[in-house]
Amino acid sequence: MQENDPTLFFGVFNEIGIIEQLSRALFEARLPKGLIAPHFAALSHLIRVRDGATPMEMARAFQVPKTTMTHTLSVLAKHELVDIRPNPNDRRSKCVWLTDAGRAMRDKAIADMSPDFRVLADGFDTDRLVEILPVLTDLRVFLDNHRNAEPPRDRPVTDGKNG
Amino acid sequence: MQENDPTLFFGVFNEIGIIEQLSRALFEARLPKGLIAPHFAALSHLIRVRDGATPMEMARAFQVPKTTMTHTLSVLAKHELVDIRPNPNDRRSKCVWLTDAGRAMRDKAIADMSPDFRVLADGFDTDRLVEILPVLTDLRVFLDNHRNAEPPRDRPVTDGKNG
DNA sequence: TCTATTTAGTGCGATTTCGTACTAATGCAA
DNA sequence: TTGCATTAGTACGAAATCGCACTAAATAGA
Repeated sequence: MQENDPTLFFGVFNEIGIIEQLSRALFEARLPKGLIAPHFAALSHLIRVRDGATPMEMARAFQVPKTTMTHTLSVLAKHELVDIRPNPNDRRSKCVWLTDAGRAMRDKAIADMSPDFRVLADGFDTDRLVEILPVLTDLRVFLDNHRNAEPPRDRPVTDGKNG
Repeated sequence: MQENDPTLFFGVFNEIGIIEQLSRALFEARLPKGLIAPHFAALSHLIRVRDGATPMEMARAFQVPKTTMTHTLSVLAKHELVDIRPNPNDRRSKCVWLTDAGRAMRDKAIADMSPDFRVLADGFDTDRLVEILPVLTDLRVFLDNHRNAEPPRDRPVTDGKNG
């Protein structure tokens, strides 16, 4: 078909946008006061991907401008949830390490979310999520690869990793 | 299974979060300077759902706090893309009407996006998007319905419509 | 009716996001 | 080695998001 009807694309991206807002609100309702989703995501990245990551690695992973990651990490450091130290391999750079408090905070947040996950697992056919996950991953990779067609401003070029 | 492994949920919501960021960046690259995705979404809602909608209807549709919608609409009004008038049926309320400029802006933005949609349609199996759309819709509705378990702050309770 | 509760919208301040511009360090190539 | 382009991070300001508190209008209930 030569048709270029944007309805499908608008529909998919619209649903994704609303799900993102709703799921973020759910996450944040379970986080301690003052901690929001990006903070949790950063802590989680250090555990799941690599403790001691550089700020740029994390900015790439989350597809946010590096200034945004600087701000997020400074908040975490202020709360002593991470420790930002010089990168011994590159004196321009830093390394971000979890503190014990940061690790405990992340573990507790996940524990506090389990009731929500239980509700979701009980009320929504989990197999359907299993089915769409590879499509979402491929779509994310596709968008990520084709993003570079437009010259990025401050947003870092990514390697496609995620946290 | 009694297992409550959050990996699947984290995976799905993580991909959705990144796709939201990437698609938003793509959208905004095609919008006129100073206009961002929420502005376009508001204009689009007026066309696709109901011109003359109230700000609260729109806040509900997009799942954002009403103060956020007030701000968004004030920007659109400042650029004379919408006209905000009193609601004849409710003197607390307002009605938001598209101007000719607003309609033209939205049409042009969609036209400017068609190359991106073409790239997506050519490089990604559209059938896979067709397959996941109903799952995304059901997931959005599920999250929307179960959101009310926690007492919302300023975020309006929704009727599930989207724009 | 009359009173209490709910609802729509705004004012305001705190925080987040992000673009631009800058410094410092690295890497590459002549 | 030297010089230039690239990269990591930060400073700064503009805009967006959002929670809280408030006013005014509508609605529900006694």
